[in-house]
Amino acid sequence: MPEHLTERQKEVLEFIREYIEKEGISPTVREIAAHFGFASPLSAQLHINALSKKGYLTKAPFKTRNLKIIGLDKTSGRSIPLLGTVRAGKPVIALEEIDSYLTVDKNIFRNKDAFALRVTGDSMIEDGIFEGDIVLIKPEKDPINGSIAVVLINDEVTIKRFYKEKDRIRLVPANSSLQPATVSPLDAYIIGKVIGVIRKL
Amino acid sequence: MPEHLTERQKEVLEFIREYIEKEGISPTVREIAAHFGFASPLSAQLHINALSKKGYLTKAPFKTRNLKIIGLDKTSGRSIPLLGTVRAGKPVIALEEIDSYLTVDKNIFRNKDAFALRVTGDSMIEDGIFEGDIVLIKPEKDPINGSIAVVLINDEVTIKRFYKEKDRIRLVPANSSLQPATVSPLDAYIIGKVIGVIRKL
DNA sequence: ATTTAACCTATACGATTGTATAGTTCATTT
DNA sequence: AAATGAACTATACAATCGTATAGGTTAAAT
Repeated sequence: MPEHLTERQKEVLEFIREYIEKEGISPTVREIAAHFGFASPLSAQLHINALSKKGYLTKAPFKTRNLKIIGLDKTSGRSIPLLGTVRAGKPVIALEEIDSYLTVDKNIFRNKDAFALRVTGDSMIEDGIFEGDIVLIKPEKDPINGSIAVVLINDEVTIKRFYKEKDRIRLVPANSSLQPATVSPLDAYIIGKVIGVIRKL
Repeated sequence: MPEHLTERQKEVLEFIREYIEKEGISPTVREIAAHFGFASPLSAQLHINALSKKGYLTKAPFKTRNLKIIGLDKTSGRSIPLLGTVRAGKPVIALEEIDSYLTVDKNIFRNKDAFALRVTGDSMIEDGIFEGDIVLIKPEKDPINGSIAVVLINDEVTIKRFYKEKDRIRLVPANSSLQPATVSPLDAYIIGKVIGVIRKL
């Protein structure tokens, strides 16, 4: 099925792949030429054309740094912000709060507006959410009863099971050594609902 | 710490982020200008300069399509195989076993040879590993004592805490309703060590 | 009232980059 | 012996693109 490549073409393809892996951007014909010691950019160009014709990469005419290697799947990842702090406010995420970004599989975590938080405390250990875990959160003002919610109380982030009662909100930890709390909706700023957990061991 | 951004700058930064996310390559000043309806590329350039000065992205002079958002590493995704079944054998992964691929953040899960498995059973619930979770596994024949290992016994995959004794292997579940087992090394094919957990809620 | 800052336009220069033309070398094929 | 194809050189052209110069508008600040 895969068309045959010459040794040189394999080398060039491999260089392009590594360059993209490392730099996050595709090399120019001259950069490729420089790497292989070619005196003419055309030398690199011809290899690119061959690789393109054989279906190993795509390019668009006259678009610079636009080589894309087939099969090198960049589309299944989604980059979501990992927040350092959380504050109440209209815009769900303030850019200043973003610590870094985290790549997740977007086939699993479909929500586009999701963001991530690092867990502190052990309030949810019985639900398998430990300190140091990263939780993925879907912004939501009105989570359904029983879901795990992220709530801001007195500028402090807590993760609890969420139950809406008549005029109160009941927050139940998944830790038998801790007590449920009942707060006024006025004191609780509901950030969202936990849709995923990522743990590194 | 993080410098303040104007509304417009946030919009531009967000557009650049989404463009990179979608195209896998950074936009040009003119593409940014076109998106916002700017008549002059300089309008976009000025925003870029401001964002760069405030530390939200980097760029190199005269290098085209070279905007890089700080913290957003397009190369941070890694595609690892998600196995449907596991069999003992020389090549750690047989292609037939691969159900699909899973993208993970390679800054968090650094192991290149890692693969993933869906958890069945509740042997590790007290370690926060539940049925339906996806565990990331680093292939390893000789995991250190106390680590969570994936072991094949009688063609069945089990996840347990691993302890090597004199001539036996002790497999301890993290579930007080289950009993530890001790097996002969001949009956146990050690697949690897659990290095991560991903759960979708 | 003047200044300042953020934001934008119009136009153009020059660097980068993809591409083309014309030719060379060398191993393999027919 | 002639032909072919892969690989490369030298040079140049043209599209793309980052950047610069010179100004305009508006709202907030001093």
